[in-house]
Amino acid sequence: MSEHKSTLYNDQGELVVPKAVVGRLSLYLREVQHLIRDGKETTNSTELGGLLGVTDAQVRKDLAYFGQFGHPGVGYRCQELVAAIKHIMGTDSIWNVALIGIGNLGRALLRYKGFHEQGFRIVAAFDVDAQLIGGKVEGVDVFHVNDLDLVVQDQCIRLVAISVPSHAAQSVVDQVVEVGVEGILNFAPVTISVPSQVRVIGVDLAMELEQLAFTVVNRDSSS
Amino acid sequence: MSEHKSTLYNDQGELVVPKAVVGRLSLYLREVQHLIRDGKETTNSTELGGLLGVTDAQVRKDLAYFGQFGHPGVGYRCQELVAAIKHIMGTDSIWNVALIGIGNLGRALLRYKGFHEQGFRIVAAFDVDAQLIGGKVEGVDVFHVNDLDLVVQDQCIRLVAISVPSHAAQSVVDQVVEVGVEGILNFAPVTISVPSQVRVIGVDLAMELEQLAFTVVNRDSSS
DNA sequence: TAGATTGTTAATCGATTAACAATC
DNA sequence: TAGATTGTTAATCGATTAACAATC
Repeated sequence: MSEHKSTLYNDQGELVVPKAVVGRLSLYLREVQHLIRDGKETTNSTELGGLLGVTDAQVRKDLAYFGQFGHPGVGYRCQELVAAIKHIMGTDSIWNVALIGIGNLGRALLRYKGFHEQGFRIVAAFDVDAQLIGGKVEGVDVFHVNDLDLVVQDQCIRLVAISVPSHAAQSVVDQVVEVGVEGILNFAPVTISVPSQVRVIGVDLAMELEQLAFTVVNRDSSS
Repeated sequence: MSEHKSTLYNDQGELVVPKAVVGRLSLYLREVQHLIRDGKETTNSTELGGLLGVTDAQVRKDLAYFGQFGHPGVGYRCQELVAAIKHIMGTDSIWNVALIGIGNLGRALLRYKGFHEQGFRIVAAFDVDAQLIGGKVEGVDVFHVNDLDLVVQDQCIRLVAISVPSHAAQSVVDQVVEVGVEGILNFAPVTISVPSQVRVIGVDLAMELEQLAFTVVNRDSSS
């Protein structure tokens, strides 16, 4: 697998895969998993592209950044391709995830089945509410945020999802960074700052609706 | 305001604003709203860019697609800029939104305060569970999906959020399209197909974690 | 083999950045 | 006025597409 990595990095050791490619990789994975459920053995760039609204050339190019997974004249074997993409994404083994902030959204995330299906397991939850700490929510142990250190080490937690009120987000982020967490999925609708070695993806639900409103208001005048 | 639109469209009446610009516009809006809460009267492209990790040139260029909102030598007046971006996004007036699928995630969305703050109001909820229909959840009336037609017309609903199980998503989407809904925020982790005049934004929570895993696994070797 | 489809190159297209005259 | 900052142009950079030899 290390021979693939060489194609991902330039001389300075920087990732040379366009950011958008990684987003599409997840879409390919999801789509091929559905094809498998539908009983398909193989697929190809034209089919996949058609399903997702991208060109066949783009599908091939995206995948080719990471290695040679296709079979000329045949296409891509679904099982093989799923395994390859999971390996690329790092989801060929399970990730332990912590949830911080057991409010409205946090509870929904704890119950959400989709995480486990893609290789993520929420193994601990954190809050500052004394009523919750020491108990379980949705079968998951609840700890005080101040105990992050212990639990993160103990459970090998590298990723956290943060669903605390906006005003608390940055200080929680600081604590999380402090204990060595490597990636943060931030549901608080604020920009957070982290040291450069920590990765952040923000999900702002209201912003998604806003983007939708824009596309609806600004549709092509032709349509 | 119609004089602005002319700059957004080319000869064929197609939108000529790069897609990525619209995403950043929402970020600018959120950031400037925070600056206002912090008591700031004006900002500028360097400050905004610094907060969001983009160049000052990009901030100016992004905004300039839609008109002239800045004041040379001064910067951007926060209140003015917020009003301008809201107008561009179409969120200077309130949107009525319907939620379809009152499960785990749906309930969280009904309770979510962030929507209202950005001008979205969930005015109706839909499900197929007879136990729920006719009642209220989180203060919102629950209807059967088959009554979409009436409610959508009655409440002037142009956008819907869909949080039904994956296997039900496409058929719900078909119903929603049938009654003339213009935009769909899809939380089901499947690709859905709609006629070209309908807009879709998909939010797949597991996919977000997957993207995060990738960025963590493939950090620059230099860092 | 003939047909299908990949991986990859070169050409095209689009988005970002740097620089600066115009403006307050 | 001098200083600051915009809006916009031209240059750079990066991503997508088309085409096709290589492969099964």
